[in-house]
Amino acid sequence: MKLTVLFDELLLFYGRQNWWPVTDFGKTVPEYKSRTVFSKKQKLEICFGAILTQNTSWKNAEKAIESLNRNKILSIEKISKISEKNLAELVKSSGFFNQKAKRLKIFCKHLEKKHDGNLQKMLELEIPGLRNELLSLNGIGNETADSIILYSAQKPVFVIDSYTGRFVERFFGKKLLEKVSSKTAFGKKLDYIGCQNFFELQLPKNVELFQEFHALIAEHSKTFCKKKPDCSKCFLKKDCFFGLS
DNA sequence: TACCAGGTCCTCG
DNA sequence: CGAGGACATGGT
Repeated sequence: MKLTVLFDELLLFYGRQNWWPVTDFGKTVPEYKSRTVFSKKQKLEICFGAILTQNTSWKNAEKAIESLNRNKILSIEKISKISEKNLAELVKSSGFFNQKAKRLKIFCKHLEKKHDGNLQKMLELEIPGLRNELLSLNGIGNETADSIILYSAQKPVFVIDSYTGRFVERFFGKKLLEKVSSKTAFGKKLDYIGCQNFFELQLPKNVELFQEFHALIAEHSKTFCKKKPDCSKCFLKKDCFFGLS
């Protein structure tokens, strides 16, 4: 099954996901129809959310964001200034709170140092430069970097997470992946860039498509394609490599 | 009770 | 490289 067809089926079944941001709704820009414009604060919130949700349920991460918002410290300056200990307390619900407090501060201090405390300046970088810069920060790995690029900077990179890896490997089977993902090929384990190439080489580089597709795969992975999958009830069974075996 | 959730870093072969 | 452990809360 082609990826675009898969996307259509997922969208039809689950509807639009509209991940991010959470603190306020974006404004719709008429000429681009469904594309939304985010405020500075919302873009920052997305970056924080990407860090706070690391290996953690979104619900718990969301609580932490709300706590930051309630305490009026959703700003680069405030996060830089607050003590790590107090910050950890505020983001407690997201788990790994000591690490995450540290990571939020590292992120904000980097912005102050390299971009005059202006997130937008960093987000305007070209994808490769932006990605490398994000990856250079302690606490930001592939997925977090790509989430920031796709959802905050709104540039087209396909985000891979554990859901996506699991789903793709089951649905398409490893062999097909190796074929399509070209040189970065999959070794024994599904690697991040290989999986990302699998999507990016087959899809038009469209931000909204990437945003929704990723979110839909996550939704599907929570509904049917769980760790312990519910293949019998899954509407994709007839086209699924794994579901057929 | 045990397991899982929108990962990343560090250490050690 | 790659396996293995640490980090930790809240929901089922």
